[in-house]
Amino acid sequence: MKKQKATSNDVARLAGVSRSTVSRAYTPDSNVSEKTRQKIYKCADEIGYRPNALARSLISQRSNIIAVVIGDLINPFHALATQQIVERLRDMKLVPIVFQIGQDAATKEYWQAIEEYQVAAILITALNVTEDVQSAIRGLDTPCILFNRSLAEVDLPSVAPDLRQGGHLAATHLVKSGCRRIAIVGGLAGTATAEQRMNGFLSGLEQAGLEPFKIVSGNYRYEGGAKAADEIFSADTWPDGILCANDLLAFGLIDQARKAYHARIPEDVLIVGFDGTPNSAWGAYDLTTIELPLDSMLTSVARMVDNIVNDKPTGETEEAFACRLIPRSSSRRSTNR
Amino acid sequence: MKKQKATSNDVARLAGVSRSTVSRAYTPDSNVSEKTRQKIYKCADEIGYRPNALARSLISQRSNIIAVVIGDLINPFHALATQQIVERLRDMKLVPIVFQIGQDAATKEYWQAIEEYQVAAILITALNVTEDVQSAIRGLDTPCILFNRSLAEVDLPSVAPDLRQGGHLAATHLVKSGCRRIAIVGGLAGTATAEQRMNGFLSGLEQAGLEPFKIVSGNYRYEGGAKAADEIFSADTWPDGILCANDLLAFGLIDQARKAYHARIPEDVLIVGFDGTPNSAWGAYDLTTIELPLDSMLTSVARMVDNIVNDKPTGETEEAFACRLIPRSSSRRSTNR
DNA sequence: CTGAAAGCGCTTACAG
DNA sequence: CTGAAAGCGCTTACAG
Repeated sequence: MKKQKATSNDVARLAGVSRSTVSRAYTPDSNVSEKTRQKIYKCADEIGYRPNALARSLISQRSNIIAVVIGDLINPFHALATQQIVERLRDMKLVPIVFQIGQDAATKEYWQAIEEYQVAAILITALNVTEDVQSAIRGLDTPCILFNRSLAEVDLPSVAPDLRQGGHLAATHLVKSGCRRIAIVGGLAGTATAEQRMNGFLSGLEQAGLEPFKIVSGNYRYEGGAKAADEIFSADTWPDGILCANDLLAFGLIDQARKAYHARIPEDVLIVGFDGTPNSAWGAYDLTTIELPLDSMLTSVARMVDNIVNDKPTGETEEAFACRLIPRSSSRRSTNR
Repeated sequence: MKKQKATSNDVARLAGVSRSTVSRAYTPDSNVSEKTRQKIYKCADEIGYRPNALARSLISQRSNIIAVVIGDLINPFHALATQQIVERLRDMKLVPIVFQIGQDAATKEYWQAIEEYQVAAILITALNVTEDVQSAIRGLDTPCILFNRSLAEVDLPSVAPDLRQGGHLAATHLVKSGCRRIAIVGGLAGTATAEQRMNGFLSGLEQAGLEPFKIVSGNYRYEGGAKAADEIFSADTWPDGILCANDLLAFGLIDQARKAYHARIPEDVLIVGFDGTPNSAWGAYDLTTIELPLDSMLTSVARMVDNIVNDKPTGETEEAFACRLIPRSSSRRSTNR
């Protein structure tokens, strides 16, 4: 049923050349006459030959497989980033093999299983890179790169947004818009990204001489935002501005605030999200948000991966790119206020 | 810098056994005494040995790599499905290597490049499997499975929702809710899934003796829904119900209808989406939707893949699972109507 | 239960 | 520009 796959031997025989020459025909910049190369391609096509990437990796001791460790794709920013990473890798003739992060990511076995595939590098885009995960990563043979998160503590190459700056930007924006009672909905407890966003928020408020009106813990998910709304709007006094650690939280918060408390946005309260997801532009929210510099980060990580794959010096091991505020109506001070 | 990876030879030497025995220690159900197996594991751990999956595949002529061809992860259903597929594969000790579908998917080269990785199967979850893509797939050495789409024309194994039934369900629901002027926002032109959804809508209306009030073309994206709203609500007469080919279209339509035309949902018009995305439950929309049977589909595709990987007979080559209506407030007939 | 030998499909010095 | 030879790290009959 399943036909036997053609090998380079078959092509060689058919083309009347050696296996070596067939191999060269498929290796860029190698010494083959254009004439034989074309002849080989033609023969190959005839019998449906394609080089075996596995055998090639094995003998040449270099792999064009990159492991991508992803987190929750429900988060639209992660979904978008993952898709773009796949595309960028493809542009570099690299191929992603993807793993979902989970409980077992704290074990050495999890990462060794990845290494079995001889990946050239491991790209981690998952959110929850906790302490124990980090120590599991340490001591791997394979170079790791952190995407969209920086672990200042670990000396892992990483490309990350300047979340502190982004948080500061968000807070300052609300202050400038006239808010004085600013509440904060935090991100997933225990993660570095949540901490950095929070630090940014706080520093922005502090600079304006403001204390946070209230701090509520979130978890980066829609439901967490809805819950946060309950905590915030069930109180006697409402804040006049709310900083959310990501867009998803803001969506949940807005929906619940409107539905259960008839809060008007922005008339009653201004809201700022974080991530710059495509969804933030949706009419129901029209959410002011802090846009993460996805393109810059992708370009940077592409360069890092390229360096690793081509044995070039790695260069700087950490970069942080500035975030940008996208002003929308969720934080537009209403004229009739 | 990069330390030389340990091989089975190194372990064999250290443990005082042959390479064959080391190999057996890592092969389930093979003949090794438990004692030597443990000794081997211990030695392996000492020098950080892990079997090379590539070499293993090469010699054993079987691969546990599965190619997953994805489409647009902006679509939350696709994002969710992709994530779940990755998890299911992992449960089966299989590993996904992912490719983005693109223009070049209509070329044989695109698919042959995938085959270079000796994948055991190709799982296609992308949306736009057009005619020319199909003919490029034909004649591949590797078994392909269509996920979430069925191409009745091609004899490719597929697991799909019964979209026609789902569409019928949606239409009938609106009819029962009292709608008589029902508009339809269609999916991406030229795709089988859009056609099936449309057929379902139409058959539901026809059964009630209704003609569609208006048919507008969409593209499965948020922006398409917003545009459709303009076409529909700028007219003198509004429909009293709208069937959207997917949730994303419904979101865009709802937002634009509310914002630009002050349409009230469900007071002025009932709306039904399609896909059962997590977002449909969001408070801003609370969208009645046709839920795709994701779990059943995943279980089915997992079995198909398992059959292929383990050379078991494939069984039926096409399954269609029933969709379910999730009633929500976007289609709740208002009492004060 | 274990080992020696052959071989998966390829690349890459080496020699011409 | 081309070929013969060695070898990447492993598995699997075969023989014991």
